[in-house]
Amino acid sequence: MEPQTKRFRKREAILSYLQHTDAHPSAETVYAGLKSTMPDISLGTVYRNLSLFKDQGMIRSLGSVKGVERFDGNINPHVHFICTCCGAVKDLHEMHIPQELNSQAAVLSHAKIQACQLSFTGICQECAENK
Amino acid sequence: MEPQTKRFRKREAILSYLQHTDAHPSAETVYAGLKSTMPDISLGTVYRNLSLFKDQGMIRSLGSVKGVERFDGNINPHVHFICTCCGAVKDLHEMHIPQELNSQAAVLSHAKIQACQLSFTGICQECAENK
DNA sequence: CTGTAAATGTGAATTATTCTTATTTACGCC
DNA sequence: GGCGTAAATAAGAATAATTCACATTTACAG
Repeated sequence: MEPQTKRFRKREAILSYLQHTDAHPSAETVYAGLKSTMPDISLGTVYRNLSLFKDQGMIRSLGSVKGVERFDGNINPHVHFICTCCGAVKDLHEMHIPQELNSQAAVLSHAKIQACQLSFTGICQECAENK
Repeated sequence: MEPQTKRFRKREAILSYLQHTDAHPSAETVYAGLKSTMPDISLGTVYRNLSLFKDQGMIRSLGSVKGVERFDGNINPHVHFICTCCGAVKDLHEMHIPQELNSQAAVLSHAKIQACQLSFTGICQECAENK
């Protein structure tokens, strides 16, 4: 059961954490979440590996929300709602981005398109009630 | 011709700068661009007023590109292409976001939607050639 | 002229992120 | 087992974007 090597334990834990949450956490949040079971993990390791996974295309960045970068372990294209008040990010899995947009964008931008992101910003129900 | 007051001169200049460019500049870029005609403008003023305009809905933020926030003086909804290599942002005015998506998002997210953003990321032609 | 409130300049403070360096770890080889 | 090597990590320093605090300037009313 135990992996025979501990070399990538932190690295794997970071990826696994991201893939098992839909909270779209920041580096700091990943760090805090792993700290309870891995007290000796360091924030640098989290940043380093998030950056690595991002370069490898294993995770995606949502860009910054309120100044801090947020990550998504789900690389299937999907739509996001972002609350500008509390910073919560929710998946809108039921919405779909028309597929032809990608090729249309490639033609219009004269560029090699790597990704497409559709997101809505606003005030979530909770924040609206607590105002 | 000359405005009878100088009180809002910097503030107006910042807004005007944004509204007359399609370069989607950062705070630093706005500052550098205005510095030539307004040598005594300060970076703090640029940040302060960009934040003010953003809150008032007179400009929009595209979020961070390569770690720095970018602004758009054109608040009509439109699609962006962002080069992950050089950070250039181009408008894709020919593309349109289906209008019904907004209300669909409101229903699915149980939230009050304020804005919608569709952007494509990739490598622009110039960067592809210079590699 | 004087009081005021808004707008600004300045530089310090904050904060997210990256970098540097020393340490630890796994693992192959002798 | 002991040793060498290279990858992964921890720790904290360094960097860079952004915000903050406060003194100064400005416009304008009285």
